[in-house]
Amino acid sequence: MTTPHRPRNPRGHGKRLRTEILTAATELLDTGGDERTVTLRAVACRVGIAPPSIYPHFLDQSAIMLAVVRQSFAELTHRLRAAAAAVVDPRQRLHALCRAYLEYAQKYPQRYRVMFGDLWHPVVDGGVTPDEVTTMGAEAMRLLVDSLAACVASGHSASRDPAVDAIALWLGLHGLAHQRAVASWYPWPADITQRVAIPLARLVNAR
Amino acid sequence: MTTPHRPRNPRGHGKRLRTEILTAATELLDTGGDERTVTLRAVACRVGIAPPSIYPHFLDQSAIMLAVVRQSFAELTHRLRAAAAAVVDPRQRLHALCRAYLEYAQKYPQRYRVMFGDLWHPVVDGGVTPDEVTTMGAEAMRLLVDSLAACVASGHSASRDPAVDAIALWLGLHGLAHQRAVASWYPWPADITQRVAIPLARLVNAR
DNA sequence: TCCGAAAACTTATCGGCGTTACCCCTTGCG
DNA sequence: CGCAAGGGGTAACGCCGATAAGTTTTCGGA
Repeated sequence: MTTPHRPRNPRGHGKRLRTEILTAATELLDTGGDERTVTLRAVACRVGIAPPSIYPHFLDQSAIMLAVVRQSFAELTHRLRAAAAAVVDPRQRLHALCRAYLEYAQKYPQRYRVMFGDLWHPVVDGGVTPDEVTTMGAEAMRLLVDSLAACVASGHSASRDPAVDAIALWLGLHGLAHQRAVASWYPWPADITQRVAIPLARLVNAR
Repeated sequence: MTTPHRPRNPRGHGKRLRTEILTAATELLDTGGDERTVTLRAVACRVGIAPPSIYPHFLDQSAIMLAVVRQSFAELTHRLRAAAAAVVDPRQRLHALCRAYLEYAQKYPQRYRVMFGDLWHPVVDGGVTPDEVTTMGAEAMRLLVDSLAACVASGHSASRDPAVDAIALWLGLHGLAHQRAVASWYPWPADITQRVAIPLARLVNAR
């Protein structure tokens, strides 16, 4: 480009550009309604560099998306942890977890879609291994299992196998979150969250 | 191309090529693990025509995918109808519906992902309108609502609002179907289907 | 029988994309 | 002041979707 160049980073801070690329990609993903808008050239343009200057920091374009996914998982986990820590009552804590999960998906629908979209599939290439994906969501799942187990212990849940029922509960939350991210225009019932979460968590004395 | 050309279609049967394009795109989607492999050129090559020869039949590449989605919805609905018609007992019928739904998603994971992936989003362009998407899944949802209502009538379900609970049930099925399509390697519990469907359908006397 | 218009399809081309190979300029240490 | 190495740019390749402009085949009507 003939446009004025951005100031070059000093010697030891080359990795500063990496985070700039990452945030630029995240912003592009959030604003553009499609992950196809997160093009390598668009990211480079937004950062203010030439397209090939990305390669010293990311192996290829999918590596950028993978980094976005990793970062998004970290933030989601952080939010879930914060939501769980703010409440002591087991039942309220489980509700808070579900609410935080769905709020994240609703606030960043594109990110959520990509988090649970592909990338999982390139099983063989230099992509991401199943183990790594499992690790990313492991702590979030643990929060859910623990919270459900606490509900069982306090008599709020009739679950006989919290570890498995937590997966079922998460699948319900995921179905709702994903579908709301994809079709936010659909007239979702107002109480759809409770309709999904309460039965799956096997909560008793629903209110 | 210099390769021998396929025989040209006779005068009135130009639309025969349309279905060939459609099946080629579907096959590419099923075999290639990524909808990005369903490239306009790859479809044309598989059919045996030049890339621009697709345009008389489809407005653009997304129109092909949309046609694949439409066809897939039709087939899914057909299977659900057949599954429901094969059973009379309300509870068994609901189970058959859920099973057929999940089997379809497991048999054609790529198609399922695309069906409930994007395309929904291009709200404004010549893409697909929310109304049309809703219409595609309308009959399938009706089957589910009717089946759940029948379970309520026969005392098998404790649902108080089958129309809403059917949505919740579908969300759970979708979460499971989608996640299994994306991460088939995950060690899903053997009885995960029941763990999701039975509570959401509010079935009593579970077995 | 033949002819010309329309249908069916091709070739050529454009701009954008991911990716690679290679070049330049600055930085900061000795 | 010299000069390696890091930080980033330029040029180019092949593939993609899409358009424009031909080229071949078909077939009803004279």
